[in-house]
Amino acid sequence: LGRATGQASITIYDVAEAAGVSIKTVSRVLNRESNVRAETREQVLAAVSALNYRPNIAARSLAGARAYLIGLLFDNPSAGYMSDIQLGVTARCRAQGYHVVVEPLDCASPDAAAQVAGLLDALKLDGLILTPPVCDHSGVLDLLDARRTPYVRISPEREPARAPRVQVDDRAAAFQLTQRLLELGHREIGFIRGHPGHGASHLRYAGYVDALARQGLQPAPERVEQGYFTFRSGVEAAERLLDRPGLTAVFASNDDMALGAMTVAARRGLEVPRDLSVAGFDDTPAARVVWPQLTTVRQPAGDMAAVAADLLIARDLKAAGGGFAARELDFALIERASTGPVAARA
Amino acid sequence: LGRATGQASITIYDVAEAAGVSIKTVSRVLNRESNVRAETREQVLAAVSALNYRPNIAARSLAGARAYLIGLLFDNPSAGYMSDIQLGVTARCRAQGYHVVVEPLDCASPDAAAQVAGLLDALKLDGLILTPPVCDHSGVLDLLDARRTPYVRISPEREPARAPRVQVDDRAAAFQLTQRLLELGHREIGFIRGHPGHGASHLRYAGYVDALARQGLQPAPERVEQGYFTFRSGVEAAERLLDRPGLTAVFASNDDMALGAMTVAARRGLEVPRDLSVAGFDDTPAARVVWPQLTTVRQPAGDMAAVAADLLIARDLKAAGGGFAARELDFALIERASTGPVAARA
DNA sequence: CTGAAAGCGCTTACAG
DNA sequence: CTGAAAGCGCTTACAG
Repeated sequence: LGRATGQASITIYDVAEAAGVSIKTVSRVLNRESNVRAETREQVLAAVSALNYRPNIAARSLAGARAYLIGLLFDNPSAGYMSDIQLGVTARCRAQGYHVVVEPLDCASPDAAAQVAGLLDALKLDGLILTPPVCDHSGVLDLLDARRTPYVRISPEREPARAPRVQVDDRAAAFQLTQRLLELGHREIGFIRGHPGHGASHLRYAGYVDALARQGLQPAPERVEQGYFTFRSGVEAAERLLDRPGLTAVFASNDDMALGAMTVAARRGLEVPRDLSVAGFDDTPAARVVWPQLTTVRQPAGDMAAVAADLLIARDLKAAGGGFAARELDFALIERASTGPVAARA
Repeated sequence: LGRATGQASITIYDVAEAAGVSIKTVSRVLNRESNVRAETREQVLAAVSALNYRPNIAARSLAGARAYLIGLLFDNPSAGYMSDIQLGVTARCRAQGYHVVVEPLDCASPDAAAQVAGLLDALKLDGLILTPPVCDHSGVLDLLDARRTPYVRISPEREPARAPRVQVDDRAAAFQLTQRLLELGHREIGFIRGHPGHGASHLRYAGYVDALARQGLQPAPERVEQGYFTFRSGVEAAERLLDRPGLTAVFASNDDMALGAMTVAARRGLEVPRDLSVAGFDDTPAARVVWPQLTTVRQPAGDMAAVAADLLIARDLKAAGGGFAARELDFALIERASTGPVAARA
């Protein structure tokens, strides 16, 4: 019951009375409007902190243009990824007096967009943050555009220029990781693709191809298998890759699939990285849990989420030169024990 | 901007006009109050669905006793566990027209309670759900009690009778898992304790002791090591356990530590489960990611969270016989490949 | 630079 | 069984 029970909660009227001004002046100070005498401002601020006043969000939402509430939409989260995202969003929101409403969504459901509509009808939000794969759900995007609801997409794959976004250069990251494997002497590098039409699957594959090309190599069809970002699909793709001789490394488009590949290697009596190097993408917590620990790419998920929140709060959704705001953050290659030189093979 | 922009949002006045009644009557129908003629109710409901009306939560929160908002407090979540919890809470809330505000908390921070106070001041909530270890943070509990804010604790360890709670019988679960190891012929079963004074550490240890006692055994000091629920602490505890000869099984108080134990076994050339059986607790996603897959105990985290939401929404916080509401859900023993008969050893 | 009035969209308490 | 009035705690226009 929050402020309803217990001590009567203090309102803007209490602050106004304590400061000897009208509620409008208190409101001005709180919202950092101009045209308040410095002295008046001080009095109000003193009263605010003396009374430990905190504006009621519901009242603000009802009366004004801001709701102090940000929605976070996600589906089928890699738990570790979503945890990072949430921490990033909430930390930034807290600093700005905002709060976060989470809404899991089933992208496969025919009424995913209707669910979002229900959310928007019930709750005024200052904006939404969409994580993969929700950020590529055209029904949801259409709805948000139609309602002119501000939103920021994190790591969108399709139509990136359609709306504000925060991302990492997936292609460059996959390029660098592949290049590192090449430096280690690997030439027969298997690749497990991510879910087609979701996530950064195509970009990561393109980065792999780029790196091979730079070495004068072409991706051999028998070295590339389709996966779906799940552990199981990684197992299955790795089985197919390892059925063919000569493979010395596997680069999976995410960690879960890389862990699947490590499992297959173990089953077949292959020691990682002596007999097979394995690399992933995402740096999920599980990457450090397996043995040997997984070489991977870290996306700054929390930072990306914080930047998305910033854009929404600042209403900074347009780019300077036209189009939508776009922010690109740095990734990091995390080289652990699951990769090694090909020369070390028996 | 939600309803602020785009088409002017429809309000209770629109519905009242369409149904030919007053807004008070619409409100009655929406809130399932009594004293509405069946025919009138039908008219209102027809207007509601024709207009696709959804009551504004901010207005309801401001005017009434309910906020249609539930807060979820957590700290240092095992990502997989928190993901299950969130899915459980949000699914139930959505069905009831509620929404979920998430607030990560740093329990170690001196102003954890102040952060919660800030949340309560800004946002009217119908109640809070506290997950471990927040559910055992006395400063936060004191604050909530002082403000008479409804809350439900999930798997509390300390002072369980202090407030409403939802839990699993940790002691019985640890008992059953230990008993299963005994059935497999193990007699030298190492135990890695959980973080002292947090989680269900003591209950799980008690279950282990119970099962040994029933077999006429006592826990040997050299078979019990302290851990802290982290992967690393599991590694360290397992190193100490395996330095002593004769061990045939390790039961870790959670999965992360069990994975640490498996890592140590791998390093030492011990094959699981042939040379060493390993069991965990929680059934985190990582339990299925390792090879061999981990035997563990599944807590129905999502169900527990859903039940907690139910209690809050129904305001069903008192037990029939006095005291607070308490719900105990069933756990499940998940026997996978990381445990096996001791007889199979070389 | 400051304030009085109106209103956001509901529910509450009170009449009838 | 139904409704008119007041009010929740703010912000928005508008005056001065």
